[in-house]
Amino acid sequence: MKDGDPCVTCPVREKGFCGLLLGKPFQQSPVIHNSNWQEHQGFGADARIVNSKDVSDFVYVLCDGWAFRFGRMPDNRRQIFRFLLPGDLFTAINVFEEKLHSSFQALTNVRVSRFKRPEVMKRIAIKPEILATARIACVVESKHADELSINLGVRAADERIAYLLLHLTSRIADRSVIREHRYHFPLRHQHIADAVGLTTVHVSRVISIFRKRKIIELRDGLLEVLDPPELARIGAIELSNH
Amino acid sequence: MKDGDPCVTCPVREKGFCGLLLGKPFQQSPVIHNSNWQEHQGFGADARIVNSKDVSDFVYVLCDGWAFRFGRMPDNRRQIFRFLLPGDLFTAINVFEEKLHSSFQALTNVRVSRFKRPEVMKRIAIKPEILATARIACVVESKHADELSINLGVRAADERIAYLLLHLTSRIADRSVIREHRYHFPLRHQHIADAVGLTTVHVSRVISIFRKRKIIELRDGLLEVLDPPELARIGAIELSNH
DNA sequence: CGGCAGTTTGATGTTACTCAATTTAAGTGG
DNA sequence: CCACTTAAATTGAGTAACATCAAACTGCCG
Repeated sequence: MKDGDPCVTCPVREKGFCGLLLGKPFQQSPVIHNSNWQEHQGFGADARIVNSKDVSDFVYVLCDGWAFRFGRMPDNRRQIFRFLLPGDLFTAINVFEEKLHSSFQALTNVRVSRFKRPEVMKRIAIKPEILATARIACVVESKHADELSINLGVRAADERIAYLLLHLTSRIADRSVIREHRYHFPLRHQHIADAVGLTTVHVSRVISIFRKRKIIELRDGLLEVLDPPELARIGAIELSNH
Repeated sequence: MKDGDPCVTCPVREKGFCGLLLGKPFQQSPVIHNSNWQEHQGFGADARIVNSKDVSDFVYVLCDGWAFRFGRMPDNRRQIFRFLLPGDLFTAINVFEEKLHSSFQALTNVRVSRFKRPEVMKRIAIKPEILATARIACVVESKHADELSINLGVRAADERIAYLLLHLTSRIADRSVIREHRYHFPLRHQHIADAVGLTTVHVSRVISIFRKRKIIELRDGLLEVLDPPELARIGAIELSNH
């Protein structure tokens, strides 16, 4: 990837934060890299993108590839909070706050775009939909944080993993036109384990049970959901009112 | 508590959301209940205050007593996300969103104040510090959500409980002038269990270990931290950079 | 072919859950 | 003031879920 290449992925999603910020979808007007307020960077798989203690006056968006947000304890235990897909803000909070209190790492090769926050603020003043989008992202993230806490706090291993798969496939499906039950799925068992609070060994066992029960097939970075209703029955988080 | 009584607790904290909204601390000018944009309500211990599916055009603040925010699964499992202390917004998101996606319940007898959101928005337009305060509350809550996920996802029972105690005592200490190691602590073991993802039986065992090791004393709604450094050693969440 | 990273499988250990009984404390009515 | 009730906390015994340790297997790459 060279400077000057158009940013293919993010502006395509016109209604996303990035698309609104840039004003036009890619098809109509290719956006040039590294303007005076927008910078693009590429990272290889597993590269650290942002550290939890970094303070930077940029708003980060993932353009291409997968990444994840996580926290790590001094003894090396890691909790993955959220996986990022193309078009995602690193976190919605990042629009308002210069301190990102968590770390970010590339899962696959990624392209990242970052915008200077003062400039973002100027555009928000001109176009309030950008602010509304950021607020919606805040709400979505806070809702997801609650679901994660429920998943980790009260649920068994198979439910946790099923929930993760449901959550991710639904987010992938949201951004693709075709609706299949086969997904590009670059997570290693280690990522799943760190996202649901289990060991890789146990993740492997649960997945092989799912496989035997013909609920999913997961190999070579490809996830196939064979029995969507059953996966939903195990994993869906439906809050009760009582 | 009758209508017309002044709201004692919340305006005392001038720099909190509620204090800023009302403009003056209690000492200078008692605030009257149930104006045309502010309503006060009392609830008994264990009363449900808001249900997860409610939509209401109010911004809620806890004036007096303890409450908590939680989610419940259809099979009755419950996860407590956060305990609310006097002066707390129910959630920061609530300032912008009319849909509260979680439920709220009184822990002790409480007084709750709610403000009509359109009026809150008007005041925000006049006084931007209110908005800044709400944004800070958003950041604090999202940070706490991450810590909760770490606590539930990667930590052992004693660490989880120690963290909860540290977190709560620090928040209680923040809002009191004197700094002791004895705290009013109205949680039942059931609340602790639902907050840290354990059973009451196991909570009881861990606490009795803490008691034997002279780290804490917890009886009759009173928590005494006998060995703060040891409690912090067990429970503190210190994120690493690697 | 050897080496490596990731996954799978088996055997064993530990943590926390379940079930059940007992204790404690706080009412409540006579 | 004392039986009786009730909710909460504690304790013990047995069990299930998940972790740990270690070995074998797979696919990939040089």
